Amino acid sequence: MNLTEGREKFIQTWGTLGSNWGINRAMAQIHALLLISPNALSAEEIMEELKISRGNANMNVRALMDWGLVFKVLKAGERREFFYAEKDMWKVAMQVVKERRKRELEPIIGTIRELKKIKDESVSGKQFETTIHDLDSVITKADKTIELLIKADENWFMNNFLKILMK
Amino acid sequence: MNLTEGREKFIQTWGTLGSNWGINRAMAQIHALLLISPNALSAEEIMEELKISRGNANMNVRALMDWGLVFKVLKAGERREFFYAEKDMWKVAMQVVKERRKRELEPIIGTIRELKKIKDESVSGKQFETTIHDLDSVITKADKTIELLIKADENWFMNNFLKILMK
DNA sequence: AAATACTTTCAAAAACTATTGAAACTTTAA
DNA sequence: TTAAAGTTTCAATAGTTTTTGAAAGTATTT
Repeated sequence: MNLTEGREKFIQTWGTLGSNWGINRAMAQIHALLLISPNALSAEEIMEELKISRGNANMNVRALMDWGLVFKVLKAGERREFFYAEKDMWKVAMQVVKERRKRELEPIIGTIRELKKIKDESVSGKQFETTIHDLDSVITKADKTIELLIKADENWFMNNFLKILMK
Repeated sequence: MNLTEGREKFIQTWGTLGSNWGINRAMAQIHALLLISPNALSAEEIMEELKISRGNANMNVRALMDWGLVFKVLKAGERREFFYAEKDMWKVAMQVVKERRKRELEPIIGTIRELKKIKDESVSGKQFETTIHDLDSVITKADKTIELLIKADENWFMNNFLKILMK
């Protein structure tokens, strides 16, 4: 496999992986392309390389910026905008974890807190209570673990501690 | 909010959450329904409760069984099959983590190993090499962490250790 | 062995999601 | 101020995924 084929394969694989995680193909592919591009690319270049329309490119580049994974770069003497992906993979992973936490964990924690208030003495009510209670405890634990992970990122000791743990 | 509304809301929320994670709505809703049902339900009851067709119910119940989240239950003197969800939320979370690891992490680790072999001295080639190398290191770390988590589940000491860490 | 009760399959339809491309908008340079 | 260069939006279209429902299949009972 040569470089061109490898790049192609990487873009395809990242795109497929994305769709398993509720991220659309174009968005994941643009991300992949920017990850392996040594320099920032213009909208035009992205469109060309991935064979997608201007609107599609624009929309998904903006989504990637919302996720904090891609940044606008302005080049001196150039009118158009260029896009550059965060290349530090640990940061990328952290950013994704943080965003998904905010977008998904937080709302569900809210809903569960509401559902916890329901009291009902029937068998069905008892099972509901148990399920919601257990779910709350698992989700709260997951949330705390993510917090720990985010803190580790900002804290030298924790970081090293986790590195040893994961070796 | 009364029990009926609460059950409804839980099923809806779980369904929505599922679609953000590449799991179809019906599958997630059936799972939610079974989680809060004190006893095993028949295909008929699932169809009725969620207002879905027989085919749809059947297909997704089977998918849930593939994921190891739902089991068939046979009742004495009953011809039809009943379905019961694993209720231990820690086990549910573990099962999902294990399955996604198998279905997604493992294939991507394979692809990355292949892409690592590509050597190319151009700037583009250098960036490709760096990105793939870093990605490999992050994914390998994530994989090891998941392994640790799965082991913790099977090992008293690790389990308690992690519990303390997550407190 | 035929009727009954239930499960599974699968092609077609419906629902949903992503993509296009042209028009509107914004910024810059002459 | 106007033309040129570039960006954004959005309604229409294309593409994908899910759902339906009827038909085929399987097991159980009489």
